[in-house]
Amino acid sequence: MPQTLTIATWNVNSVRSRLPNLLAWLGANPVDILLLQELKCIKEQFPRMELEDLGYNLAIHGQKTFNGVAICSKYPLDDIICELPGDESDSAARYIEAVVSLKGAALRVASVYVPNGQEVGSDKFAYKLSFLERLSALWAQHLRHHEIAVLGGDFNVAPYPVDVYDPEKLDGSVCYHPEERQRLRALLHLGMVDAFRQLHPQMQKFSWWDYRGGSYPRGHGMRIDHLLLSPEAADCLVRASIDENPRGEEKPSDHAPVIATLKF
DNA sequence: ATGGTTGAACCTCAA
Repeated sequence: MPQTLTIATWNVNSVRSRLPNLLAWLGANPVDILLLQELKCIKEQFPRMELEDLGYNLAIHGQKTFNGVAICSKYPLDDIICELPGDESDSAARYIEAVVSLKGAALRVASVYVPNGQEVGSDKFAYKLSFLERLSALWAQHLRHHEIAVLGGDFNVAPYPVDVYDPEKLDGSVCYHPEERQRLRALLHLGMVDAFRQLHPQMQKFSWWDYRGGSYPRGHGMRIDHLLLSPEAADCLVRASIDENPRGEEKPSDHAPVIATLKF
């Protein structure tokens, strides 16, 4: 079993379009496990060789044009699951889960891309709420096994007022509506720990800024990407951060990577 | 600010 393990989540907004940014970031941040969202390509189009050359094992759930999630791990991946139970009609590639085999131990990890919801009150917003409920139902089951487990990804929900640039103006809008925040809190009430907030109770840091309206230079962001830890994983948490540097570089994703380090 | 930008694929949608 390794002494420490670093895990990151990043919505890259097209893995093929973002490959130079991704490889540059991994060069400077050689994390053990990377959870990706919004691949926007099928499995066959994923830049497999480039990531394998960096020592990553891959579990990919791709989809043409939209969605797509992956787990990249320097340790072997087993028991890969691509479906989020609870809605047989939902074929969007928004969830992947695997067991990472550490030497003498195991870690369950999942990469999730929660639907954006588009507009409060729309069908897509209802789908978002039900997706969050399905996520809670599955992880309520997982937590019964008392494993070291990490659920990371783009949740498209900012949990607290400090997590948005203007909580009064944004209250009730998509990604910061009370109904969504309640469903994200339901995951926390199961016992899952928000890694960043656990170690930085007051700090305002964002993980997403809209491409439109100069949001990044204006500081108009939200913290909607999260690493949620099982209690057993939270007991090992020693470091958590959001690296907003990639958001300021050429042809960026609209999201920044979120990182946590576990020490065993 | 009922705008604005980006990616993929198509002449528009999802975010």
